Amino acid sequence: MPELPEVEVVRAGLARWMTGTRIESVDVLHPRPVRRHQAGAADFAASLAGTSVVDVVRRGKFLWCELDSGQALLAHLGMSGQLLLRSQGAPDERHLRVRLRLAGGPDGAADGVARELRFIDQRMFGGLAVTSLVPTPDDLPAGRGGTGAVNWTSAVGGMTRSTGMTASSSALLPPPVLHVARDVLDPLLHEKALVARLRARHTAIKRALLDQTLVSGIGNIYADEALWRARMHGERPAQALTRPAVVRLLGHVRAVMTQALAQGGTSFDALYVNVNGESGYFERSLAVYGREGLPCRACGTPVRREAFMNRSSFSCPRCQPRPRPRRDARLR
DNA sequence: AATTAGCCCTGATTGC
DNA sequence: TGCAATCAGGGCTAAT
Repeated sequence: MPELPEVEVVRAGLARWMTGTRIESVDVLHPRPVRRHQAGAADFAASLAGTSVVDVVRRGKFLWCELDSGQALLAHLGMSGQLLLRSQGAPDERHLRVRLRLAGGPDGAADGVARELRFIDQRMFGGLAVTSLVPTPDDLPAGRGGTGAVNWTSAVGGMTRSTGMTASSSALLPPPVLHVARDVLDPLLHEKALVARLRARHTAIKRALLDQTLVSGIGNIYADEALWRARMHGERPAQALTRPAVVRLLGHVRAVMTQALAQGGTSFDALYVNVNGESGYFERSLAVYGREGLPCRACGTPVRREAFMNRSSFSCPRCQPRPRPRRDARLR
């Protein structure tokens, strides 16, 4: 399941091989993955034909190609989405949904072989769309811009781009991404404000970590891994956590994602945009996720699995004790 | 306004 | 053997 590290690996691969290419033609093989493109599949294809990729940018789990038309090709991998660069004529993958035929390319790719960018998605929670790009003042929720706590120059940009980790001149986002907060690897993340917002939530800390409007890029896997490293149960009320505890937790989120990113960066095929969110190298490094009944890597206690929002949470019963039921603070 | 439940999807696996 | 239930889960929408 692609979370921040996996999406960043894809973004980097696309930036390397897509920048400077022209999209010649587009086949939409299944309507669902382009459902977010309001004008329909035909318009989706027509909007892309003839445009060239200027840059590839990411925010949280969204990524997009900036096009010379001024628009963006927005992508989300959902649960099972992949973006693969293939040679034209290579056999279609089983769940191939969208095909983009490419021409041209960066230096080093000019071997005369025509390529395609393929969107493959079994479950089709992900998708593609062509959108506008709109300026955004900062990463605060809509209507709360300009509080003075964050100045313009430090607030603008913050998407991960192929040219570096920050944007200087253009702080342009696709409208569907406007509500997405920065991630823990973003140098422009306002960490102090994030800690305050997390601690203000009337919910469990794991739910807060998964809320993309607070901090982006974290999914079920890395939430569980970071909580284990912090020796903290995900049901702990966010409000009851001390400031240092939240800072430590975010440090663990950052550390586990950095390690995963480093391992995901080992690509075996230069033209394969590695989207192995499910079978990446990092899987062997997981401490608790998917390891029900297996020994905790810290203390040996069998890993526990609990229901959580119609899915699962994995934790160590000993390292991460469940919080005691707490009387409502207002009643005391 | 903030928070939460339900829905969307398909294929592999499990249960009867 | 065959069919149905279960699970995977990010993001969006509706409900509270």
